[in-house]
Formats: sequence, structure tokens, C-alpha cells
Amino acid sequence: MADTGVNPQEPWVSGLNPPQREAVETTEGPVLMLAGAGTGKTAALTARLAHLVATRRAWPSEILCVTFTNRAAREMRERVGRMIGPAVEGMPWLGTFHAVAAKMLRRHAELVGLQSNYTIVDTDDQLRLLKQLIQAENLDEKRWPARQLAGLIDRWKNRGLNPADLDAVENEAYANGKGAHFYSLYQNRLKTLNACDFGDLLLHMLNIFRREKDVLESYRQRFKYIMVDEYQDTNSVQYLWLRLLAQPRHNICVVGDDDQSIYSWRGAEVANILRFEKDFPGAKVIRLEQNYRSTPEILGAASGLIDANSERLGKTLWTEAGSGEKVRVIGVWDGPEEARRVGEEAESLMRRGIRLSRAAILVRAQFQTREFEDRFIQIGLPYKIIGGFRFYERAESRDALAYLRVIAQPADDLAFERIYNTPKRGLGQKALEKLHVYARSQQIPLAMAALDICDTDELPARARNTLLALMRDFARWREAAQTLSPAELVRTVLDESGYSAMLQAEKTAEAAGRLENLSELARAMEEYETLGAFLEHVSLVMENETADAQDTITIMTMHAAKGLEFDHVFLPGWEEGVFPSQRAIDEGGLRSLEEERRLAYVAITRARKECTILHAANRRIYGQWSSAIPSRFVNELPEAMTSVEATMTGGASLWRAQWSEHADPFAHVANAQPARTMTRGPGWKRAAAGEYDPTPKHIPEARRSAASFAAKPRTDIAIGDRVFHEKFGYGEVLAQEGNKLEIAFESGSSKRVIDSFIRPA
DNA sequence: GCAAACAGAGTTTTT
DNA sequence: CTCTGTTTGC
Repeated sequence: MADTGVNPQEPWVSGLNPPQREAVETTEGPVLMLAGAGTGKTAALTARLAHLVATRRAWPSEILCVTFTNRAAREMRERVGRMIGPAVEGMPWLGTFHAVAAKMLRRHAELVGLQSNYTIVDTDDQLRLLKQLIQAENLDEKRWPARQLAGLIDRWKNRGLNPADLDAVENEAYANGKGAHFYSLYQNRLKTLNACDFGDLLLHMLNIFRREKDVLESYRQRFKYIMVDEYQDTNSVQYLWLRLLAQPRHNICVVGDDDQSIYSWRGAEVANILRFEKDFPGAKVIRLEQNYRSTPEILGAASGLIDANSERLGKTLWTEAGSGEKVRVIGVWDGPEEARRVGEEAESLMRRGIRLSRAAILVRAQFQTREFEDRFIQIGLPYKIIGGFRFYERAESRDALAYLRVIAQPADDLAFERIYNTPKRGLGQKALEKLHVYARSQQIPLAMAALDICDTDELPARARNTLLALMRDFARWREAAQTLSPAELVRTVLDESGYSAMLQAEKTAEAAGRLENLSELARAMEEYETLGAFLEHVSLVMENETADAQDTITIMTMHAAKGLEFDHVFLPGWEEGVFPSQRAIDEGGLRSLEEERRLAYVAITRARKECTILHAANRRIYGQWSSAIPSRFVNELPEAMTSVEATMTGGASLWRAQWSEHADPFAHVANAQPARTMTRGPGWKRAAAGEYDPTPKHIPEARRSAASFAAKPRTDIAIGDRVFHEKFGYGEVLAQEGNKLEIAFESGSSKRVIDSFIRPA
């Protein structure tokens, strides 16, 4: 290790600024990179990785590099690959904490009483399992919901606590002192199912590290360097993990930003980053403060806002970028107007020749997406909603996977239960109960119990025969799994089980979509050699990378947007009670409000060029209309960085002022809308009902929608054709204008939709 | 065993 | 309001 310097010829170093370069150069000893939003931390991290490998300080297999999301892991792998070429293939320890842990645990499963083909259960399975336990213990599930128990167990695991480690207080947290009892029941049940949950992946490995010195030693030897992305998001187990593995070398480099810590509600401890220097004495602290993403206005607005927080390590972001637009703050009348307004802004972007994929709408909570979805369908603006149900979480995917799981691992009772009467084959609660009783008494899996019970007269002949037929099917499929590829297998199973037939018989738009998803599932399986490999992928990755080249605007939560960037960002719903959320205001005190503020900081800093914040004076939540005041975060934005736009409907503050001073709440609208000057005319009622429709004067061209402007009509669809739409089902094309279609759907309604959402039926 | 009626709940989410 | 899960009645 003679050369500690960096050869400037190395291509991955040349583009870096001095602090980034320092982070790359400082290979030995603990390093804390405080990297603000958009300061090129991934570039620095990947360069460091490439540097370690290229200078032969370590083989790729000797570097542990953990991220939080698959997306981050994928991105890093790609970027490192571009720098050092195919050597990256040999980086087995670059991945999410959970993927790395799962890999280790497959090797050492027997040390915690599992087999190496253990199943990873997801939250849905987890909940069903807990419900069974609660019922079996005769506890009132209403009083002590399984959700709560699941949450507690999750938190305990996040903190590295086993059932025996719970103190009296923790134990009291569930069902008057039954916390540890249920936790331990749950763990035992998982063990008999040869399964573990997400938390277990990390906790089991931590237990192994603590107990089995030789195993720990072998990993310490192996990992010459450790790197951790998004360190502010680490929870206690992850922290304990790293602290064990980083000994004795202390070659650990963590990257994070305390201002972007937005996951404390799921166990992340900002304290981990705050105390890094104490944990690793002599740590080199490197600050990345030059922002390459946003305009000074956006940066200034975000910095000004986050200044209101107390516990910060403190960074001063700066940029060389030229001045741009100020952050716009727009007040509107209500939710629908907000959606309308964003829709118009999006069309205006298109007129300026900006692609929609460069823009995003970031919301605080999922329910806010509806308003936009409704509006965008109406005006035919292509959009996509990220989040919500992901591919493998959809019911049909989970059903198909349950069949596969039973084939791969017959002890998987949760999967067995899920599909044993899906499609309906006349096996109900009664039969299942018998199976359960027998299985529990013999300590065997349900599927095995089923076989035994079919030899007896326990079940009525009809149920027995059905069950026997099902078990024969499984035996056959299990055999077929030896020769068929996973993709062929799933097609066979869906076909022979009658699952596809069940959906086909339904003849609804939804069922058609589900069938489509299932063939997509089979397609996704093509890349996998073995069933086991595919199932592992599903449980750890949970998403299905389908590249859609469509130019759409993205709608997602602020949380989901972390790590992403967009030229144009819209931030709707900045009202007290929405953002910050009511929960954060009511509970959790200052700490949760500061987390909300960090979330606001994350949201604003996603924007490269323009950022538009909106707030509505009235909003309907759970069907109830209520008036809202602008978010405190709006007031905290530095004035010099923002431009406040008073629309005709005034925005909340203006509206409230008018309300108290005038009998006519629309008096201030009079100038712009002469037609509505009559007091309490029909327009008033409609406005109160949320249908008020002022045509904004600052976008005069808005009458003609930009979508139809330069769009080429599709040639494969003609008037009179029968077509299919994901959301609305089948329908007949009535009219075609540009890329917009007017369609009479078989559900009875006719709608204008964009043609890319349509396929010929 | 199944469909229809009813009650209750309803941030943020990754793995 | 809308979805989910449970209870009730056939």
C-alpha cells in the first residue's frame, strides 16, 4: 500500500471536486461523508469503490457495500460497472442490507434452526400468522390488533431485541404483559414454517455474529472495506451489525445527510449518524456541500426552511448554477382546483417543449393522488402513479406465488392456506380447521396433514376427494418443477389449477387486467433458472422492472421520491393537517414536526429547475369538507426565494380575509369573472360544492389542450373499434382527435382518454 | 359454503 | 368517501 495518492488519470476521479476526491483518497480508517442533497454522493461513493478495486487494495469480493433500496444498489452496480468493467460481477456483497443478510443467512441457516431454503414472508403473511396466534390464545383481536403486535415485533427486531431481551416496559406494550410471550410464539411458528420475516434476516445474522465467534471472524477477515449509503436511515440492528463487522480494521465509510432523515417511524435512528465520530474515534469528516442539481432559488428556499430545525450537524449548500425561477407558491380554492391547476401547468410545460417525464408531483400521503388521477384521466394527460400496490403484492401475483411456494417448500402453511380454496373448490373453514387441529397435534405442516387426513373419514367424502385431487396436483407439479423452467411451470399451474379459468369466467375489466398481470409474471420468470432463485428475487425485490418508454408525468409520495430528481416539481397540499400531517401535529411533538420539515426539505430539493408549491383553502378528507390554512412550512420559506401567486380564488389567506369582511365570499373574484358577480347566484352553490371553475387568465391558451397539439394519432385504432383500458375496461371508440380518444365504455360512461392507455381488444 | 349487508378504519414504506 | 374485514342470513 505504498501509493496513498490518487492518480488523476483515473477517469473516475477527474470529474470530482476536492472534497469528493478526498473521500475517494481516504481509503483507510473511518470516514463520515456528510453529503447534502444533490451534492454527488453517489458519484463519490462509486468512485471510491472503483478506486479501491483498481488500486488493488481489495478484491471486489472483499468489499461490503450496503444500500437501503434495490434502486440504489442497482444504480451503484451499474455505475461501478461502467468504471471498472466486468469485475463488478464479482461484487457479491454489494446490495441492500436485507439482500446481503439473506445471502449470509442461507449459508448459516442451521445455526438459527432454519434450513437454507427458508421462505421469506412478507407483511401480509406476517399479519395472518399473528392473527392465528392471537386467536389460538383466545385474545380479543379487537382490543389487541394483530397490526399493533406486528408493529411492535418489527420495532423490537429493528432494535436488535430477541424475545428474551424485552424488559418489563416493552413486555407491557402488548396485551398487558404478553408482549414477549407472543413474540416468542411467533418466532417458534416461523421456525416450524422454515420461514423468517424481513426483520429476522438482520436479527438472525446479528445473533449469529454475537454467538458464533468463528463466523463473525470469517466475515471480519473478508471485508477489508465497508461502505454504507444513507447512513442516517440505519436502525439499531444495522448499526450493531456494522459495528461488529468493522472491527478491528475500522475501514468503514458511511454517507448520509441528517437533514434527509425521514424514516424514523420505521426504526431509523438519526443518532447513528450524529454519533459516528464517537463510535469511530479519529473519523475523518468530509462535507459535500456543492450542489449540482438545483438553482440558487430552490436551494435557498430549502435551506431557509430546514434552518428552522434544531438538531442538525449543519451544512451550507451552495451552487455555481445561474439564477432561475423563484419557488412559486400558489393558493387555490380547493382540491379539484389544485388538480386542475397542476394539469394546466403540465400542459404548459408540454407547450414549452418539455417532456412530461421531467416533471413530478410529490404528495405527502397516498390519498392525495386520487384528485390528480381523476383530473388527468379527464384531460387525457399521461401520468403514472408510483407506489401503492406493487407488482408482486397484487392479489393475483400473490396467489400465483403461493402455488409456487407450496411447490418449492411444502412446509409453507401460509401459502397453502392462501390458495387451498382459490379458485373456489368447495373447501371451507370447517375443513381447514380440521387440518389445523391435526397439523398442530402432530407438529407437521398443513400440506402433510392433508395427506394423512385424506386416509381417514374425518372429512366429508366430497371435501376429501377435492383435497386429495389438490394434493395429487401438487405432487405432479412438484415433479414437473424438476424438468420445466419456472416460467413454464407457472403457466402450467395457473392453467391446471383452474386459476386462469376463474378469471376468464369473470369477464370484467379487472379480471382481464389480472390475467394480463399473470402473463407478465410468467414473463418476468423467464430470466430465472430455478424456482428458488425467482422466489428469493420476489421476496427481496418486490418490484418488477418493466421499462415503459411512455412520456408521462410521475405522481408519487415525497418519501418515494428520495434520491430522485426532476426538472419540474409540483408540491400540492401544503396545508396544516395535510403537510405537516395531522398525526405529526397531534402526536410526537417537536420531533415529528422536524421530521416533517426534513421531508419538506427533501421534497423541494428534488427540483432542478422549477418548484411549485400549492395549498388549497378547502379540502375534502374522508368525505368531509373542511377549510384549511396554509402549511407553516409555506411561511418558513425565505421571501426572497419565493413568489406568491394570488389566483382569482385567492388562496387560503386571502380567502379567509374576504370571508370575514364581506358577505359575498366571491367579491374578490368579481373583477376577473364578471359572470359571477351576482351574489349567491347559482354559481355560488356550485362553488361551495367544489365545482367552481374559474378559467385561469394567466394561461390563455389552456383552452386547447397541449396534449393534442403535436401528437400523432395512433393508426392501429379507428372509430368504431373495440378497445381495452386498464381502468375502465372494454369500450367502443366514438371519436379520435390527435392522440385523444372518446370512448363509450361498456360500464355505461363515455370518457376522453389518451390513446397510449388503450389497446385494441 | 357463499353472497350480501354492516361496521370500522383510514400517514409516510422498504426489505 | 371508499375499502376491508366480519357478521349475518340464505
